[in-house]
Amino acid sequence: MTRNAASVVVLDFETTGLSPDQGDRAIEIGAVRIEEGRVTERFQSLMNPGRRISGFIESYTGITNKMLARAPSCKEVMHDFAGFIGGYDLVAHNASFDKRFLDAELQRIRCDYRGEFACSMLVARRLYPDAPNHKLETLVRLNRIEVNGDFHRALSDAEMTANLWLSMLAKINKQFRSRSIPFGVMQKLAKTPKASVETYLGGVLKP
DNA sequence: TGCCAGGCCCTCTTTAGGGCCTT
Repeated sequence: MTRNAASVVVLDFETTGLSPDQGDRAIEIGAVRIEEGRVTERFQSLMNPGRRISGFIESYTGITNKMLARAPSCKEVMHDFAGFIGGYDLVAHNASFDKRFLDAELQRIRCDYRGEFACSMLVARRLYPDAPNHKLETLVRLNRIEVNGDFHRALSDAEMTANLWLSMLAKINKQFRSRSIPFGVMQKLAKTPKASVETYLGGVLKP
């Protein structure tokens, strides 16, 4: 069975910093499940990392130490989230960042997942090479995607990343007259040299 | 107290350096 790029879980973490290897932890997870191009389920939870977060992270995310003091533990939330992921493939904006935190948090509770990651940022760099930059907010505004909620909160960012992802799939489908795109094609597209993008997609997507 | 990462990608490249993205 070829997995479809339009049936995935799109996720976003807010964290205490940039590197789980340096001891940083997740403080919020937001995710949407897309099936056949439609959002069918949402998941959102704060999680208590067991320590205070910096003033920078409080102002960057709007998540406060007070909010986290009342939140369930990372262990509890990540266990539920592993169930939400199920066997779906995963998408995130700058996926290498979210993958590191997903792997680190699931390893702590001895949990695993089967799906593979694709990166909306790497795909966007190929589809919109002339965009001013490839930050999530810029790409959302460029594509006139509805902004629902605050940037830098997990569920809002996951929802907007999901809409960006669907918008990129629609752009490819329109240009190459394809009906669906295998997940593996999006993974390979993210690593295709910019000059070869049209040749690659034209060769692999037959109408 | 102070400081911290990593993968991708471009170029004045490959015996390297630095910007972009994510928090």
